[in-house]
This record gives sequence, structure tokens and C-alpha cells, in this order.
Amino acid sequence: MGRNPARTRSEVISVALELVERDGLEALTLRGLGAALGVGHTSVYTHFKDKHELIEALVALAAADVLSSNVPIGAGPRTRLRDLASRARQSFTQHPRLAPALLQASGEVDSAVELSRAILAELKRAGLGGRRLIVAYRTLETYVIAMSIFDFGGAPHHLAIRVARQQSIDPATFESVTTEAAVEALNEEAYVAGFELLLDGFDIHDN
Amino acid sequence: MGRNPARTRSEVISVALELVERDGLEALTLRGLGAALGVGHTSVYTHFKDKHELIEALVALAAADVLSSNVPIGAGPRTRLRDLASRARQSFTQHPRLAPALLQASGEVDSAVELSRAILAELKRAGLGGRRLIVAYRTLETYVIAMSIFDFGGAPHHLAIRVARQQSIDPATFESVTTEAAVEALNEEAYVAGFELLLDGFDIHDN
DNA sequence: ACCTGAACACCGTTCAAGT
DNA sequence: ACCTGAACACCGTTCAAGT
Repeated sequence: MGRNPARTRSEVISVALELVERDGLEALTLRGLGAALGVGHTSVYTHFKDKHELIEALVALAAADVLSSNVPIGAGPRTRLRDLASRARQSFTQHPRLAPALLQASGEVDSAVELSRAILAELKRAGLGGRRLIVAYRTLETYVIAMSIFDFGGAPHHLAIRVARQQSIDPATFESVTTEAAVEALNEEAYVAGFELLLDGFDIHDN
Repeated sequence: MGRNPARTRSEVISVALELVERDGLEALTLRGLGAALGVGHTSVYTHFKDKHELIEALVALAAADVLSSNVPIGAGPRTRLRDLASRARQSFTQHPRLAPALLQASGEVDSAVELSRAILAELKRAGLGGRRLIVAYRTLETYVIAMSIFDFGGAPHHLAIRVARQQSIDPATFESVTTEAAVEALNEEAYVAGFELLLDGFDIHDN
């Protein structure tokens, strides 16, 4: 009958993303999405051949603008890498409910590829080459993506609480480790500490 | 009617794990599992109140024996940590198809908690304390789990191929980076390199 | 205690049909 | 091009029933 007004592809994506953010990825349903759009559930097939293709679009959006420009031109390789990495971390963690999908899809996500190319370029600029270049590249890239996805998968918080409980940890330290805000801050601090140590170890400087 | 022979809980788990290893986690179906067991699909509810509970059991098994003893007694903290970490990495990567479930569940997995406690103990033995202890612990633990889960999520292989294709990389290097075996070796090399750099950076020695 | 089959409320996907 | 509703083959889960 075609009585309802038409939805654009990006309308569908953004409503789907809202649903995922509210109820989680596993709760995303074509039927529920149709209802949220005020449309029959089979209308989604106008824009996406598959539920899988829809999720791919969500992942692509979540991982987008890793390299949204304004990276300080003229900066040294170390500064550039740090900036690049934290931008990637940000975009990978903006939508934590998508983490499981990201885990499977990141090989196909354009912005992940962009990140890879940028990392490689900066490492070359820092003077690395040969096998050492390849290893450093792989370590840094995996570090950024894996640490970021994992931090916001929800696991670390429960883990911290359980560990703190079983260790005989003084109350102040316990508090500083198990509060949700504290865990987030600690995740960030641990990420930064590790990243800087890797940059040190691979001899990457701004020179 | 109860005509079929009874299945034990661990029989159910091991057959389910076989199915997951062959067809992936998303293909695990109570009905399919029942068929594989030669049993009505509702029989699974005898041992598990939920599909979720079944998957939790699979994850627990996959992450088990992280600390299956025979860690060289008398060894220094650095050696112990290296050993602990590689054992954890091994057990986390033995069942790559479970990676998505692991990502969500690792906070509840006993062996992950064991790993945490062991890491903390060794770091203390290495002389770390206060905030520095906490940060080092968090960085190392997340590094081991996240890098291991991510390496075997399947993403890196496709990523390597796409990047190598877009860079102007000489054929020999291309081959050394995109062969499946090469990717696996590179993942391992990158993991080890990063881990040693972190140990260096946190001043962890065998003393 | 363990298995069974029917039933229920849900899925994703296809398709002929409408505008 | 986009929406629709019915239909199909699947899900997980519940439950009364068997042994």
C-alpha cells in the first residue's frame, strides 16, 4: 500500500543506533526497528539487503572520523601517533554496545584501514623499517583497537570489583579501584601509560 | 517418554563446544545441540536453566586452567609474569569462536580473576606499590586479555591484507604479512614485543 | 532425575501486491 | 522507489506428560 512516508537510509541507521545504545546489540530487531521508525518491519530491506548489512553500517558509523583531519600538521611522529591513537580510541569507544560487532568487523571497517595506513606512515617517518617496522605497527595498532574495545566491553569493572574483594586491599584503595568513574579513569591511565611505554620501547620520538 | 539414554552435563558442554568450533557461536542452537546429542532439544534444560547459562559454561571451560600449576617455583617476578601471561593467552585463544562471548563474560570468569590475583601478587613481589602498582596491573592484565581475544577474533588478517594492498609494499614483504601463517606468527611476535616493553617500562625484573 | 512433544511468542527473510 | 501484509522456516522457552 505504501502509505507511510519514506525513510532515508541514514534515518534508519540513526534510529537503529539509538535502539542499540539503549537496549544493546542483541536487542536490535528488524521488527522493533520498524516499529521505532513507524513503518512495517520489511521496509528495512529497501536500504539493506540483510540485517548483517545494517549492522555493518552501524559499525562503520561508530568507527568513522578516526582521521577527521585537524591532526596538527608539522608535528613529530610521536605526537601524531599519540593523537591518532587517542582519536581512534575515542571513536571505537563511543558506542560500547557495538563492541561485539566491532570485534568481528574491524577488518572490514574503512576507518580501521585508515588508521593502519596512518600508523605505518608515521612509523616510517620516525625512521623505522624492515621487520621492526612491521612488528611495531602491528603491536601499536592492535594495542589501540583491542585495549579500547575491551575497556568498554563492560568486563573490567566487574573484574576489578571481584579482584579487590578477594585481595586484602585497604578501603581507600578499594574505593579508588571499584567506583565506576574510578575504573574509567584507571582504564584511561593504564591505556596511556602502556601506549607511552610502547612508543619509548620502539624508539619513536618527535625529533 | 524418557526413552533416550541420559547425557551428563559435561557431555552436553563438550558437544556444544564442538559445534561452536565447527560452525561458530552464532550457529549454536538448542535444537541443533539436541540433534547432535541424539536427544530432544528441550532436554538441555535439565542441566542449564538458560542458553545463556550454557554459553557461560563454555566460556568457563575455554578460559580454564590459566593457572594449571607447574609455574616454575622460585622463579623471579618477570619470569613468572611472562609465563602466567602466555598461559592465559593460550587458554583465551584456544577457542577463537568464543571470543565475542568472552568479551562480555570475562568479568565473571573465575580464571580471569585468578589471573588478576596472580598478576597483582607478582607485581608486589617485584617491588611495585601504590598507584603505580594498580596502573601496571591494569595495563598488563588488559593487554594480555584484550590482545589475545582480538588477535583471534579474525579481524587482523583481513586488515593486514587490505593495508598491504593499499600501501605500495614490495611483494616479499606483502607475502610476509598477509599469509595466514605469517599473520599468526606476526601476531605472536607483536604480542611478545609489546609485553616485554611493558615489563621494561614498569621496571619489572627477576632480581 | 531425565526425556518428550506440543504449544507459545518471537525471530529474519521472501514475495506478490500495492502506491 | 518505497511500503505492506501474509507466509515460511526457524528460534528459545514453558509445560504437562511420560519413565
